[in-house]
Amino acid sequence: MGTVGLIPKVFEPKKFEEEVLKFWDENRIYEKLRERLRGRPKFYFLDGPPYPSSDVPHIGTCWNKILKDVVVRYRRMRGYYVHDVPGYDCHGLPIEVAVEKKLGFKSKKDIEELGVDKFIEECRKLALANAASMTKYFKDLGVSLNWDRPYLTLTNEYIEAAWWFIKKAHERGLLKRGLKVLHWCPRCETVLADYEVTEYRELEDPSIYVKFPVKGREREYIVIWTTTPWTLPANVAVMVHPDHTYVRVKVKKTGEVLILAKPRLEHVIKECNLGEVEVLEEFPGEALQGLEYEHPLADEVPIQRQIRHVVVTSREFVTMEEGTGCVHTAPGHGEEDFEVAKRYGLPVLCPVDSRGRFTSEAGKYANLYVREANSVIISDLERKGYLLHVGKIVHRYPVCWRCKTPLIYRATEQWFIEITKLKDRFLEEAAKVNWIPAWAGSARFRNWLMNLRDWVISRQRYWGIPLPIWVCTKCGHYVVIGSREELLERAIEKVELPDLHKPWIDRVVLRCEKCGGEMRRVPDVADVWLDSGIAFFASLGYPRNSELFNKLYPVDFITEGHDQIAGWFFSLLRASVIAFDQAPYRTVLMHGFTLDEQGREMHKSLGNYVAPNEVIEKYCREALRLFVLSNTVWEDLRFSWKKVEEAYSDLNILWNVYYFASTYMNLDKFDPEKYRLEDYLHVLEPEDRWIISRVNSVNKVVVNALESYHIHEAVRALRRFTVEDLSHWYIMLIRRRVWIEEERLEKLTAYITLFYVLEKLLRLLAPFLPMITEAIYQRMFRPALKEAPESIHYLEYPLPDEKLIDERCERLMDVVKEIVEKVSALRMKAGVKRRWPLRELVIATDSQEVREAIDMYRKILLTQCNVKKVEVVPSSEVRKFIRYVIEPVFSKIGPVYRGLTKKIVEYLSKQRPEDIAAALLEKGCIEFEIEGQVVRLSRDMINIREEPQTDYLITETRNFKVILSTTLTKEEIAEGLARDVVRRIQYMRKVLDLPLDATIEVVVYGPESEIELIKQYTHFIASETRARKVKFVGSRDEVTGDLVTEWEIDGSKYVIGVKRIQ
RNA sequence: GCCCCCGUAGCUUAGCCUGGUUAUAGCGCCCGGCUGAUAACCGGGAGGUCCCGGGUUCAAAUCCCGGCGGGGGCACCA
Repeated sequence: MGTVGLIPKVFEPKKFEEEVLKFWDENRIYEKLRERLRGRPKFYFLDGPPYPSSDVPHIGTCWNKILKDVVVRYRRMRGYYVHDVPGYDCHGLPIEVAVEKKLGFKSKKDIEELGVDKFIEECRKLALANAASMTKYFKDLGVSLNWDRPYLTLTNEYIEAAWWFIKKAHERGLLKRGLKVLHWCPRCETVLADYEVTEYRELEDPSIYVKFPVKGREREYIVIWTTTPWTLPANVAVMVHPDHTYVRVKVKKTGEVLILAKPRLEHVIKECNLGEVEVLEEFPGEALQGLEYEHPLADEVPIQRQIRHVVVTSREFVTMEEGTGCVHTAPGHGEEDFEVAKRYGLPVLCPVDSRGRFTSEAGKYANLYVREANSVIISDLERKGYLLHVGKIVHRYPVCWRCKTPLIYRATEQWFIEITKLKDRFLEEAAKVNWIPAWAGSARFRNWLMNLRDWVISRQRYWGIPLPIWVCTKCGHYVVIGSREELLERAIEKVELPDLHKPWIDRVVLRCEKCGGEMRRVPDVADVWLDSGIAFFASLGYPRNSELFNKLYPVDFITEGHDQIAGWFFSLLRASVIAFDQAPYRTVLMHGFTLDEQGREMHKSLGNYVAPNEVIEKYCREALRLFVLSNTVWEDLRFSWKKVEEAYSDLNILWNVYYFASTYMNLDKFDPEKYRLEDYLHVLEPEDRWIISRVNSVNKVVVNALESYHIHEAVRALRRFTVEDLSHWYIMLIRRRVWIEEERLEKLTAYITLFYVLEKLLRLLAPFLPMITEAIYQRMFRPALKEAPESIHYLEYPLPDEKLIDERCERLMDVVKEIVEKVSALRMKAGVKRRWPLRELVIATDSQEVREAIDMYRKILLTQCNVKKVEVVPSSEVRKFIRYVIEPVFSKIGPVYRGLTKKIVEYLSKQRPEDIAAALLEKGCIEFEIEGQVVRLSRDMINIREEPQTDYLITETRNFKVILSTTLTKEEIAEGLARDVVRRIQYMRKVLDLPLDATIEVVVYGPESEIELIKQYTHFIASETRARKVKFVGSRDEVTGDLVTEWEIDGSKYVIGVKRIQ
């Protein structure tokens, strides 16, 4: 036979949490749960792998993992076999940069000197160490994922999955090689895809106007504007707008003729200080097409001498917003320029190497770093007379997201996948996904997909998945390898290949099937977004093992921050459509960002960073969980110490609720298995039926919220229920019932009800607060239940019992609460404290519902309002408790009756106000005679006020009026005093720290007349305080006991002694 | 420039989809009360241009349009 266990009085969450974490670990609770659920319906959760570039997770990542934890815990309790492998995104530039920093490296050359193999090992070591450290943090927060075997993007198996994927893209004809003009980081010496260009800095650059001499004309020039003088050596053309008007103008000062757009003329005159000009000719830009000019740096830059420079036209790329309307075009250094070059068959020059230095092609400027060459080029232009003007401009300029080096555009050969061809499929598949919130999919994601670009997958780096492409050194033919076996089969020399990373992989040489030449791997690694994008199959070991994948695909649920719209959400879809022609996930929950108290992003560099440890240290793990989970999921989370504290305080209340129940149930050896709720339903008190209904209603709300992933709604409903319904109201109502000493039905039903509610609530809370609920479960519930499993997390998630939901009963309780509130307010106004009973409470109402509420909960009203009687009357009867007060309005009467006014007021004061009021209200005026003169007072001359009758107070709400009798006779005073004495004795028991069931002897001294009143309540005092004897004495010296305390009650001195009886 | 989210009391926030009585609650402040689970709680008070302006409607915090402010995303930056 079990009884309810006792839980500790003091709330020490950190201690309990640590205890529970240890318990889970030692008893393999998580692992056994997986076993219990094997064979159940699948739920494929996929973890968005964080980047292990630090050993401590950001607090936002903690929120992310806690959200995931709630979902997987809920699903398990609902009986799903949850695939719950976490992951880490191990490759890529951030790790490389961190290692470079650690080793003090400045460029790729340093890496080559150290040896790529050593560098790779450093990267691997760092990624694994950080991943292991982050795992510790996540586990410590109670996040229940399969931490023993996270998926890591750096394993051979994972790399092979990527190879298979790239080969798949190749087979679908989507893999391409070609010259692309893309952002390039001269420090990292690699291409950056457009979605990697996210950081901009305010930089100062030259802003120059340059004169390009028109071929065959004397002193006639096309004027261009640029902020990147270093791109001039690669200039091949000038773009103009065909439809806008252009002009030839003569500068009076110099006699030179300039060509530029008319709408820009005024601006250029001002900016370049041209002085007076004469417009020689106006014509459409079209007319300039084909006009040839000479490159101003032809002498300095040898490649420029072999090129014919012409004016071309473009509608899209020429604007009249800035510059001169004549756009300097360098196809090797600009995407648009490249576009135009393709259209016109212009040559693409790129005399800049991977480190951002000019090559020998740039002649004079060879070896100069591009940004340093600016000034040299400017002075050359000036010297040669081609510089019209030089100024400065501060503008936003893109920098490398890792190392903050200003980026440049460079034309290079890259590998890319033509995903623009799949745009329609992306849109179709994305529309099938359940997005939460809906606008994340219909607006944000869709919008992103509408602006698709092709996917450049090659990166000129080291720490990444090597592209599985081998190119023939002789004929240029290439093959894409899909697996390690395939590779080794085709290798010329059989090599050992324990690891598929660079540099080892580069040593594998293949034979060209076309020409018999040697094929070498392209030196590139894959864009790191490819890694995480294929996680939905690669983390399952596919394609090497297809069993898991066939069982689980597609992913049922993922959740990440809104930055992942363009990131992981997209890269998963991209990979899945390429490889399987369908969306990889069914439900996507987009959550917010974690910001600081002011709403700024949290960064270590900003100094506003709050480490998860700090929060746990100051409060506890579950307070952090409760805090983050209460935030509207898709809105940004402002970190707030105050809110963490509030969460902590709610946890404290939760603990106290369970402590309260456990104390009394344990004391009475309550065995919940002996009683079935159904058998007692008919004898429950109304408040019992109410709280049972409430817990089931909340259950319904919580399950609905969780099914639609509105996690915060579930959490808020549970917090409200625990604090307001359970702690503040229900427990307060039943306190007296559980304090009863003997075995009585009303105590038993309170226990049965409370146990039912608490057991259900505990399971409802388990996914959100896995540690506290476990701690309570182990101590309080497990000893009570025979079939209790080893952990609360093995129990099923509760579903609402519709039969027990009684909405009417809940609604009516709200009315009762409202009445109690109003009565408290009236008591306050009357200055009568709650302990003093009042004779009568009258509710005047015509509402059937209010009537029913009072009938149903009369007992509660009697005790909570502490009145002897509650009566309901029709609202019209409120009159009985009202009297009218009339006030003459001097400002109205005075001007009419002047000297008579005083007499009129005197007359009025002698009448019954009721009569005056009635007449006024009925007829609109009253007439009477004073000193022979007829006085006629209209409605506006007299104010009518309603006031409660003496000894009554009245207040009203929408549906009813509350009338409270405030009469205090000796009887009421006696009872009030007795209660005051009881309260003091209870307090003294507490101070003495007596056990709940200890009995005592009481001695009371007080003013004679009061004591005489109190004496009739001796029995009451005794039973309320578990006193075997209550003695009243005539002098304070006679008061004895283990504790003797002097009290002041209602202005008089009392001395009370309490003695424990053994 | 385009797109998305947010804007309600000193602070934090519910309600907005689906218009309707006196706009929600917490924190903080002041006054009072209750208490043998409670470092808890209850009542009262002070505190509001529901960002602004139009429109629709009998009725707008809520729906529509246009602004403003904050955050984010995308594009561009010759």
